Amino acid sequence: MRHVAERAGVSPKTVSNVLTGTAQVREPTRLRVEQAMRELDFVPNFSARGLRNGRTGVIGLALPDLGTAFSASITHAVVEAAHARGLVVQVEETAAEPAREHDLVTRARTHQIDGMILNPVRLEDSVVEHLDHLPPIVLIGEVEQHRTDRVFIDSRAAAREAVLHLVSNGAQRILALGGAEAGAVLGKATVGQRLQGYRDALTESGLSSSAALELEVPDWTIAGGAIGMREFLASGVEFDAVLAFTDSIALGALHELNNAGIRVPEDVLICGFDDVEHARYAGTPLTTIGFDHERYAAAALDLLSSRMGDRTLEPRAHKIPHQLLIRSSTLGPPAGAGRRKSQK
Amino acid sequence: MRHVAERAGVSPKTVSNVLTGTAQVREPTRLRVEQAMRELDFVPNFSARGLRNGRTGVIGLALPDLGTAFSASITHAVVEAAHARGLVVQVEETAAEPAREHDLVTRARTHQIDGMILNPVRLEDSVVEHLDHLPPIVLIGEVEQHRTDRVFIDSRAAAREAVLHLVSNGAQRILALGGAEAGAVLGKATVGQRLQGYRDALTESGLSSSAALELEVPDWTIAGGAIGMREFLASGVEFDAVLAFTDSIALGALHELNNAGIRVPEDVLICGFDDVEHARYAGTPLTTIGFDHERYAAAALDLLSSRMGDRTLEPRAHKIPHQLLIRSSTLGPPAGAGRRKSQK
DNA sequence: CGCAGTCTTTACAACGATGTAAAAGACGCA
DNA sequence: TGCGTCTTTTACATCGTTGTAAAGACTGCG
Repeated sequence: MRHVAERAGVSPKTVSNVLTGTAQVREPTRLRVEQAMRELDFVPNFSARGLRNGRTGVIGLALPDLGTAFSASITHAVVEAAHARGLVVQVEETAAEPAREHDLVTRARTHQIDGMILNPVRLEDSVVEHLDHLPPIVLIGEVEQHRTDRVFIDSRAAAREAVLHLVSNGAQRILALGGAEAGAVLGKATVGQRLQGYRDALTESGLSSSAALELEVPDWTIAGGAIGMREFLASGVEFDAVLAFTDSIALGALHELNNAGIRVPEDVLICGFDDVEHARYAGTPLTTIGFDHERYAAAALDLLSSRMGDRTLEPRAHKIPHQLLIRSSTLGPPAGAGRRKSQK
Repeated sequence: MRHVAERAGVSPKTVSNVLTGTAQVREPTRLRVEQAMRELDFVPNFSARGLRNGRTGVIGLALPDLGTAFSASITHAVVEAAHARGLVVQVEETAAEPAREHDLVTRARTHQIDGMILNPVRLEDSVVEHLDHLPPIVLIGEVEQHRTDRVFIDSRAAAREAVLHLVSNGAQRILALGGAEAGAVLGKATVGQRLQGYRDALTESGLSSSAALELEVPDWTIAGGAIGMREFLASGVEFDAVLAFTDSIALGALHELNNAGIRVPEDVLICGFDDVEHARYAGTPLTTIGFDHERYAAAALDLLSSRMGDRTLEPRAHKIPHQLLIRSSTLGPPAGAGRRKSQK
């Protein structure tokens, strides 16, 4: 910057002023400086700027697994929204090892992140507890807590709607595929919310819930969904519909059902969550809970930016509307599969 | 850091030494310092460190479209590999607007990126020309040039193998779906390579190539593939196989074929590229060109790290082996579709 | 006990930018 | 022209680290 200043015959501070618009700079001076910057192909050093004024222009985006379709969609949306606001995005992955949670907290501070968008799966507590030492955080996803800003869809209501839809199309024994919270209190995380909504709807429909119809999967990927479904089929439990907790899980399940010769939707209905691009184009297009990913990302960034401006704001919660997108995979009534069928 | 130093009764430089291991520090001193760091919950400021020694520990990853399945897989792999090397990843997206290319070059410098992994689609020239002013770059993908390090698969050979496979399973009129390079010289980018390999195989098999069987798609997404396929079907041109240039395109095409009542593989064979998770789990599991994404990412990071260590190295090229993964979608021989069928 | 040689620790300056406060310049009006 | 006022530009210090070089502490040996 010194060089630019010399070339333009001004002080470094004036160059800085031109750059940041902090102070008035007279037209001719400004032109000289801009000319000099162009000639020297000058770009400011953000490390130095960050050091001086504590802002780096970088935000973090932490997701459990960057490889999933949902992550890709969200990453895309966040990066776009961030660019629109002059910010740059650093990505982190949290699910691989539990130790990452703590890493994350540390890294967030060392790497001079101005703020962070976090999709916690098991992360809730450890983060919230360090909140004072962390940059501003916006949680995305259905974490029930009131100490940070958050953006979410009403997963419980959505799961309920989905299940009511399955029931109204003739399903009676619906598998919840994606997580059973063995004995734990429901309600805090995504899994809990969706499971709650699932149970709400069963109760409401006069159907009984059963632990045998709530199944965990190894991870929220297509492969994970397939494995979960395979295990469930091996158990022989009777069922006629599946509520998968993400589209990826649903697609894995769909594949496994096909493999087993069980037809969707003739034998079994299936419904997913998130409306990733793939869901619409699946072999059997997938009924799913959809919401506007761009809007989701934009809301997260708005909350984050405003909090970066003023850390004393009260925590806010922004609910994004969702809707049930009905496609071929739930055109019931289903004939059913599992023990009953084989016993017939 | 000063506070830590005071608390431990040493100079700031000693704290720094403990942190970086630059100089020997005696055991008792080191323990006192570490104790103090713990008590004060100290983390070093990377902006300052970056300012001082020009290294930020951040690398950039620039992909055309972060929303695709392939991007997700690569992002995942790169982030994992980067963490293993103590680096953090900043993501950029280049395809949205052409202007992004230039932005990217600028941002790479302002945001103090130590290095960059770049998957260029149209980006080749503008980047290479600024090479001296940029941080180290590793190109991923099949860009033919010899001024930067690169990691790639032999797309031309792979496309050739795929087409030979299609031919050996009975295909005669194979659609290349993903890009036609209208009049331009082939060979530089991914599209060119794959198209070349496609033509190589046709020639080798004694089949004629035809512009009517080389079709561009709006973008390399599932929706893009679907649109491309729909247009092609509307043209009525006879065909019995599809070589899609990515799995996403293939999945879109597959969907559109199903919609049109054309069966895969009974009527038309289809083969993709990249082996994303989804390909294996598609309605009709997709034959595709697969390669090890982890290895791909690791190779890119190895090249990048070594060049960050020594910018004078000769440009290197690292080829990752690929293999044709044969699944249901190419179990020929196909009956064919298009004009011939409808004219019958 | 003293000294060379080695190992630890320190003081200082610098990386590049910007906030603060003061200096210099421009302008209007008497 | 001269004075006060407002605008533009400048000097200086500082953000948190670390390289350099020099000072200080320790070791072993004669």
